[in-house]
Amino acid sequence: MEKIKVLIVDDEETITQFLILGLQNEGYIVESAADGMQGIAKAEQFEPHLVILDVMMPGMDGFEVCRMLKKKGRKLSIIMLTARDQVDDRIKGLNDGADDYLVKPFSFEELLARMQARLRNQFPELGDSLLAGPLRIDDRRREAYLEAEVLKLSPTEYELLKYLTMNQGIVLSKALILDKVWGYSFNGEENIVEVYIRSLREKLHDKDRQMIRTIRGAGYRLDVK
Amino acid sequence: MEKIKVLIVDDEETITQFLILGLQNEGYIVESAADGMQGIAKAEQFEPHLVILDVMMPGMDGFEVCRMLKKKGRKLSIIMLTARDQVDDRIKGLNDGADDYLVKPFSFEELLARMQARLRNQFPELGDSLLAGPLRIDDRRREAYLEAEVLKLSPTEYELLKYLTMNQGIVLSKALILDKVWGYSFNGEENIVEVYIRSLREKLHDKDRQMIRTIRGAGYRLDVK
DNA sequence: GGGATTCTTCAGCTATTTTTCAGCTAGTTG
DNA sequence: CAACTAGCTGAAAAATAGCTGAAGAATCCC
Repeated sequence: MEKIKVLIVDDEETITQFLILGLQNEGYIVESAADGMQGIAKAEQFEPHLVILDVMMPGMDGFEVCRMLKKKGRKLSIIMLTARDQVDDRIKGLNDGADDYLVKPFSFEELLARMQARLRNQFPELGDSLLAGPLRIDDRRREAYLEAEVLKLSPTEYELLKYLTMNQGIVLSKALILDKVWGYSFNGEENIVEVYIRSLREKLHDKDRQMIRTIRGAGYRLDVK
Repeated sequence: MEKIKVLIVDDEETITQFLILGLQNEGYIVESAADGMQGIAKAEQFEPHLVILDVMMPGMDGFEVCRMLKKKGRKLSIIMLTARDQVDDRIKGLNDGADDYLVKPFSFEELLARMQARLRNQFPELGDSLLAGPLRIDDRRREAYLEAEVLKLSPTEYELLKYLTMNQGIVLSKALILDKVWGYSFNGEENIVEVYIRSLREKLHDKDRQMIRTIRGAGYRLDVK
């Protein structure tokens, strides 16, 4: 699956930072800009699928940025962020081309849900099934296939394989995998990654480790022809 | 069954919110707009099957919106909402292309009934009976069939089966099921979903759980050949 | 009001999954 | 080639998700 690119345009460092971390953790490619001008420039070059746009910014405000982005004509979803006391009709009306808005403070889950709704609308081809050579992951069914075979995976095995698949060709350290798949709150040893990699290899009939490669001292890499 | 898309155009936040929740809960895909202009823009992009349209709105009023929507020529049902003292002849005559109207305040059940009537007219292929392999749900009669057998289901069992059927092939978490079938105000344990799944399995003669599958750590999925 | 049905809770059980661990293997380095 | 280290492995122990039967509560219908 092609990764989804998200651009954040907000002058508040705290929020931006929070969003970057959260969204990257969800597997999005994230870039940010601190004001409208910058945002437009970034968008030009980065070509995001979705823009998260603060209404209240110094210089060009969110509405203006929104109009300009939409004018470019590229397929693009925009979600506006606004403080409770700034919800004016322009937002409610979504007149300037925004697709949705969220009132601060919002929960991260709320944002994710809205984003997914938007993306499903605009880019139905994304998000559904993940491909990597003979491997396919259908996240809606929560099933993984090797060629035609349905893999029987435990929850953690599934998440791990999904993470590897999303990052095929890239070396992932055990520490990183632990973070992404087990979550930051896990405080066991890295050995558990080795244990799970083994069971994945078994289920992928990857005895000679051609598919999930061990990069000694660095981590693991999913290689598919 | 293809899901039915409903667009709500109303400037009253309370009503909109109420309708969104209620209709989503019924399995419709819902979007909303707060005024006429926005409504037309949303309709363009969202392509709803049915529009619920308030007559009294700032700016463009319901009649105008109605005419414009109908002019687009796409197959589309429109239900107008109006206050008791605004019921004028234009509405009664449904001259501008609206298909039905409701006087506020109205009961949610009333609205659902009208919607279903409209949808049956315009999209006979939708709305009537839900099919999933050997399963069929006739929502009008509120009956479920397995092949030729009529299933004797309790109200909750029926709703649960309907929700699973509408989302066949997709993993649904217990939390989500709880939300959609029991409603967000329910605050019991997720165990109740397990209990109901069991009784559905029993009534579907699904002892080996091929039909309603448990996806450990994720939820349940209705699989039919 | 009372009988029938339905809803909800609960605790024990089971099967699966997760985690740990100790010993082992195989690269790497000097 | 010896010493060292990273990663592998099999198995045991711990934890947990989901299943189940039953019982009490709530609701419906006559």
